Amino acid sequence: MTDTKDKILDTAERLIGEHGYAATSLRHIIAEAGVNLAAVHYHFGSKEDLLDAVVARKVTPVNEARLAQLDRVEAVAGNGPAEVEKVLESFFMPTAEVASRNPGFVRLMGQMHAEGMMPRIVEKHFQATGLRFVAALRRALPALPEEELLWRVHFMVGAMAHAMCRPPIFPQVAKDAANIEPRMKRLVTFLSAGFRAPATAGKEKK
Amino acid sequence: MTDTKDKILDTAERLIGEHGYAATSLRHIIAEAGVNLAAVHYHFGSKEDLLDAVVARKVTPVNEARLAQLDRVEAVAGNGPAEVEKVLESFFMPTAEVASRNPGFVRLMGQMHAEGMMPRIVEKHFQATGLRFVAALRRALPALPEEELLWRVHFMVGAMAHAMCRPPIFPQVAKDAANIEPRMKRLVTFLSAGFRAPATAGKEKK
DNA sequence: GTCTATACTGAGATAGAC
DNA sequence: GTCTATCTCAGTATAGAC
Repeated sequence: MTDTKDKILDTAERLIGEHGYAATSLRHIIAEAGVNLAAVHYHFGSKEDLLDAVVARKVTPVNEARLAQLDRVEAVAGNGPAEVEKVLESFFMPTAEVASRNPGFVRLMGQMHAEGMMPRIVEKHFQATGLRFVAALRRALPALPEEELLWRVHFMVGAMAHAMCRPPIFPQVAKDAANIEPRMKRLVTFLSAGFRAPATAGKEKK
Repeated sequence: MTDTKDKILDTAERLIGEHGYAATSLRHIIAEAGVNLAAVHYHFGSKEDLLDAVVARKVTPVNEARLAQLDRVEAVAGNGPAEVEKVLESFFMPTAEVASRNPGFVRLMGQMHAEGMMPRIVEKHFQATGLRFVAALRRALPALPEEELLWRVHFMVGAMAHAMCRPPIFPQVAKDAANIEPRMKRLVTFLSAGFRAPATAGKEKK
C-alpha cells in the first residue's frame, strides 16, 4: 500500500493536470486521496510546496534525458561547436518522448505555464539544465552578441512554454494536439532559424 | 469628481499592474478606491469581469494602432504581399509606443500573461486583430503550408507574451527591461527569421 | 514521527434594506 | 445605485491522539 505522501503526490498531480493549480483546492485533493488536510501541510508545508514536489518528480528525469542527449551531440561534434538544430533537439525532443509515454506530463507543464507558476518553479528546476544549453548555443553561434543571444533564449522559453500549453490557438491544428513530437519538430525548425538570424541592427534612432 | 465605476477601474488597473491579479483582492481595491465592496459586483459582476474591463480599456487603442499601421504597410505594398518584417513590426511596435507613454501597460500585460489569465482575455480582445495579421502573414508566406503557419503563429504568441513579461530571465539583460522598443525590434528579427524558415520536413518516421 | 480534529483569517459572492 | 450583513470556501496553524 502506498503511503500518505505518495497518495497526495499522485492525486495532486492528476487533479492539477486536469483542472490547473488554482482550481484544485487542497480539499479536493485530500478528498480523492482519502487523507487528512493537515497531512498535506505536515509532508509538504504548503500548497505551493506541494506543487513544487509534483513538478520536481516529473521534470527531473526529463532534464536528465536532455543533458544526456546534449552530451551525445557534443561528443559527436568533437572540438567544434554543435549545430544549433542539434542543441535545440536535445532540449525539446526528450519532452516529446516523455509525453508519448506519459501524457499527463505535458498537461501538467502546460497548466503550470498557463497559470504563471513558472518563474519560481523554472528557477529551481530548469536553471542548471538551462545554463548548459545556453552555453552550447553560445558556442554554436559565436558571431551573435551576448545580449542578443540571451534575449533570443528568453523568446525561446516563451515559445516553448506556450507550445506545450493546452489547446492550440487555432482549432484548425487542434487535432495535432495529442501528438507532441511533430509540434516539437516544428518548434525546433522555427527557433533554429530565429537563432541563426543576423543580430538586430544597432542603436540607431528610430 | 469621477464616479464609482471609474475609481474602481483606475485603482484596479494600478494595483493589478503592481502586484498581479491573484495577489490583488477586491478588498484591497475598494479600500484604496474608497468604495464599497458590493459596488464592484454591482458594476462589473465579478473580479474576473473587472479584470476584463481593465484590460479592454488598455488594449483597445493598441489594437487600433496595430491595424492602422498594418493598413499603411499593405497600402505601400500595393497588390503584392507585405514583407514579413513589416507585418510583424506593425503588430509589435505599437506596443513599444504605448509602453513609452504609459509604462503601466506593459506591466499589466506582463502580469496578465504571467498569471495565465491570457487565454480567455486574448480570445476576447485579440482575436479580431489577430486574424487580420494571420491573413497578412499568409499572403507574405505563400509557400508555407497552412498548418505550419498556424503553429508558427502559436509560437510567436508565446514568445511575445513572454517577452512582455516581467524581469527577463537573465540578470545580464535586466537593465534593458525598461526599454521596450529595442526588445521588440529584437523580437521582430527573431520571429521574422523563424517565419521565413523552410517548412519542417514531412511525416517521416523518426 | 504521523496523522486527526478543529479553529482562524481572508477571499469572492449575494440578498435585501435603504 | 449603494451599503450592510452574511454565506461559502479557500489556505493555513496548532493541539494533541496514536
